[in-house]
Amino acid sequence: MRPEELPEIRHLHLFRDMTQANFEALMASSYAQNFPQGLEMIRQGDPADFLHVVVEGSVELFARWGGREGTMAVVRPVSTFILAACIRDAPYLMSARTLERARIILIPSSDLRAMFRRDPEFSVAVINELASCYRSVVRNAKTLKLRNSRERVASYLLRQSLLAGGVPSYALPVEKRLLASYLGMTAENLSRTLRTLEESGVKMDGARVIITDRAKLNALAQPDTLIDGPDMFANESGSGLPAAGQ
Amino acid sequence: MRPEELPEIRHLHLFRDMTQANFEALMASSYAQNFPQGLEMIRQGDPADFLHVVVEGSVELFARWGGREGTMAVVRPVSTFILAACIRDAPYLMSARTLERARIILIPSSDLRAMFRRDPEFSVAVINELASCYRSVVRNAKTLKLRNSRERVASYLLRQSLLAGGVPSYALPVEKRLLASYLGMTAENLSRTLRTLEESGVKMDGARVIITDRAKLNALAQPDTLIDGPDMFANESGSGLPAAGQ
DNA sequence: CGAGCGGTTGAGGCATGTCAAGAGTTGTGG
DNA sequence: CCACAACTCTTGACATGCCTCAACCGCTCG
Repeated sequence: MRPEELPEIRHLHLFRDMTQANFEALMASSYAQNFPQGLEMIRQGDPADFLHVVVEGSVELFARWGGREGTMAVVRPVSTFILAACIRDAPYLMSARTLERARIILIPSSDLRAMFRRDPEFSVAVINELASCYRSVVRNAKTLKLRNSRERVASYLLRQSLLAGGVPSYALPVEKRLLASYLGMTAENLSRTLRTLEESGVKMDGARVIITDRAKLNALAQPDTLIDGPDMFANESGSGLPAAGQ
Repeated sequence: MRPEELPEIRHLHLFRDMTQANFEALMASSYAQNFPQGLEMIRQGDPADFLHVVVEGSVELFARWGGREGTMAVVRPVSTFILAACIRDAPYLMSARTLERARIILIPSSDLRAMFRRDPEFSVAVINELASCYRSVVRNAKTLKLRNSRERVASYLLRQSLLAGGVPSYALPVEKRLLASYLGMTAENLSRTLRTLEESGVKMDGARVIITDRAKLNALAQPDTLIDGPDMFANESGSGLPAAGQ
């Protein structure tokens, strides 16, 4: 592991409050690994042997069933994923693959589980992290159940603009095909939907989003802190596809 | 609070491992309340002042957006709900209403938060509970994204049969209209889908489910432990609509 | 340059929602 | 005890959302 990576990890909410000695112990048994683009480094169903921390690149979490698959989240530096599976010592519910070349820290989940029995501050941090992840997935389920695809696209586009500070124009952080999968629709349907959204205050230019009438877009998306997140502005990732603890 | 209720609560995973003194302290500041049928006792967006424990009756967790609403879960005795909101000291993401006359224990969330800083065993229990709830919602999101409504109905019916011990016939634990909402479809669509499922090995007689060809139903539902849950057989609720910690 | 890939567009079809009506059931009040 | 209201469930007709298949464009990269 590189020396400059440790402070970054230490800085995560999850590890911020534990004692230095415990942090070092945890890191001592961990190691870093580089993955090429497009590599599936976690397969759903595998035992959760390691907590993963992305320090470089980006990772897609996705799920498969039968022949179909769907994107559940995109994880960007610096954040962890599949925490819940590690804690439960249970199989991963999602698969993970690199979207680009990525560098990942692997923390043995047995050490992790031992640690929150030893460091009370750490267990409080884990509690907060998990509660936060839980709420994030609930929001996700809400948007899937309560909004149709057009509304999901509109609120996604609006949210991204707000995350960037309310800018009228920005570039999509992910490919459209991935975005479609994340929003639970086909690439074709997303493409068409984006076209028709020109009447509703937002226009595309390639991967560039241009909000032409925020009021109209707002009226369609009906943003709601109980779905789109109040911590919208606190999201460090910038992918717009929330990180997840699994 | 009734004397016979305390052991039931104490028996929950969440409270099982804490010290007796701490448990008593927590219960001392809590109180029980009876609600009539159909009462909305939690509105999404309200501050999460109390962890709720259902000791009698049943409670529907649902979400609203715009004019629409959807059932997220049904909670049955004895289990808790909206744990995550209490921990984060954040607004409820879901509303709750009684499906029938219910008795609920209310535990002040500030006491709860103070407690897991004082009782390490309790914080480990909270961690496990949250991780478990998280995985349950992820499974839910997976089924929504990866299966169509017909497949969701089929796997629900099959899962219920397995929960009841693999019986060929059982009664639906909830009204069809509620089930439809939980499965993310309209009541009309569920009704029609149930009709067409007769070709696929399951038949309805009112609220009674009769599995006529388990192999056929299996082929359609393609049950998967990473969606339908490995702890299927450990679920104490029996509603089939998983309890949730929010 | 040609293959591969992401993105777009069109045509067509199936899945699902909407609206409306009616049967059966339950609960309530006269 | 009956009559009525309210509700669930079902069914039909219809509209539409969304997917599938196929073709094509433009870009990137070997």
